[in-house]
This record gives sequence, structure tokens and C-alpha cells, in this order.
Amino acid sequence: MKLDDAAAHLEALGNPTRLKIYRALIRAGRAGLPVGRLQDKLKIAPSTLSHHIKALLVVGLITQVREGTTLVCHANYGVMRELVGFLVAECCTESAETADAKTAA
Amino acid sequence: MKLDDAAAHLEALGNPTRLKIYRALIRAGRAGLPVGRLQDKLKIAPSTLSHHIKALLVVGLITQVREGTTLVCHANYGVMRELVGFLVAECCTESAETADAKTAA
DNA sequence: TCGATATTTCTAGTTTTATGGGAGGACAGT
DNA sequence: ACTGTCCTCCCATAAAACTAGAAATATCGA
Repeated sequence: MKLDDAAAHLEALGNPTRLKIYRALIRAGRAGLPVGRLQDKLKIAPSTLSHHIKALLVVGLITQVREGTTLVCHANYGVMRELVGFLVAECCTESAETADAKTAA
Repeated sequence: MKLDDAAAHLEALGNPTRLKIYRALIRAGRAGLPVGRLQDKLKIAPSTLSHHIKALLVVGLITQVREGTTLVCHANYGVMRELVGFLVAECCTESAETADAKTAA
């Protein structure tokens, strides 16, 4: 994962409302959660919720599947794993000399 | 770590420039990196850099220590570990019923 | 004290984000 | 086709972020 992608994902999660949405979807498991159900939990305007959901969609952190009249949202575990992988590899270890810092000095 | 704190940390890292700053500090290891050195690497206006550094400081992701005329920045590994811990515990596992359903511990 | 270097703070302009009201589209049931 | 429900899109507004020039502050050495 590139740094800019990681930053985009972090930014998407870096909002309390969106992080709540994401966490709710994680807790919902594979079944996911309809948008309306998210609205019950978060109690914000539908348009606002939709706006935040879109922000998570465009970076791939969540997906949407229509089931009848409702749109069910699912967390995309793979993307989160990539993100955590990036943080651990590049931003957590004290010896994070990844591939280009060796020619310094 | 509370959700709002996690969101604040994610937001701080959710900017390419700040993520670059943070990664540079990680790569610098315990020795840290002076602000001026960061500016050499990032090539942005001093005031802009200072602005971003402050954003990382206020959430505790980095610290600053004066050494003579220069201010040396250090990554705060502990905070990052907490953040990654939050993500893994609450936002990564498929059985993330944590903290408000089980509380076995 | 004076000057040089390093960095922050002040200030301001431009852009982006957050929020939500209302209109509109998709779908199921009748 | 009509209606109700669900959700998104378009629009506007207010708030916040990003950028950086200029001035101010901190420290050291002469």
C-alpha cells in the first residue's frame, strides 16, 4: 500500500461519525447492516449519513449490496488489514528502514 | 482508547504530508529528527510544516525536545501502538463484540 | 549586546469538509 | 399505475483545514 492510499484511508476513518459507521459494520459481521439501521443508531440526517457512507465507499473500506428496497453495507476486512499492515510495517517498528533510507548520510 | 480519540489520531495521520512526517520520524528511530531536517525532506514552507507538526503534537503522536537551537521531533511509539490496538480490536476482527457486550477479562 | 540560525506565531486567502433540507430514483406490494 | 419506503443526489451554508508570507521568539556564539 502506498503512502497516499494509506493517508486516504486514514482520513476516511478519521471522523467520529464515519468511524462509528465502520465499527457498527464490523460488529454486524458478514450480515452487514442496512443504511436505515445505521441511521437508527447514529441519529443523523439521511443525507449526512449517505455522504459519510459514500466517503467510506470510495476508498473501498466498505461495500454496498442492494437487498430489495434496502441497501446493505458491509465492512471490507481486506482493506482494513492492508491499512493496519501499512501502519505496522512503516509506522510502528523502530527499524522501519524500508528500502530507501539506507542511502542517507 | 475511546472512539473519539482514535478518530482524532486517524485524522491527524490522514494527511499525506503529516503521514510523511510521521514516517520520517519512525525511520529516524530514537534519535529523532530536527524540524529543519524534515523541511529539507518535505520541501514545504516552514510555517506549513510547523502547522502540521503541531497537529501531530496535540494528539500525542509525536513529541519535541529542544537541543540547542534546534527542536528535535520524536515519534511516540506508545500512542501508535494504542491506535493500532484499537483498530485491531474494534475494527478488524469479525467477532468484534468488544467492550460493551462481553467484557470477560 | 549584536547577529545568525532555527522555528513558531500571526494573519489571510483559498479550498475542502460537514451538515441537512428537499427533490428524485429504485423497489415491493397492491 | 399508484403508493409507501428506502436511500441517494443536488443544493446551500457554515465551519474547518491547508497553505504560506511576514513578523516574532528562542538559542547560541562572537
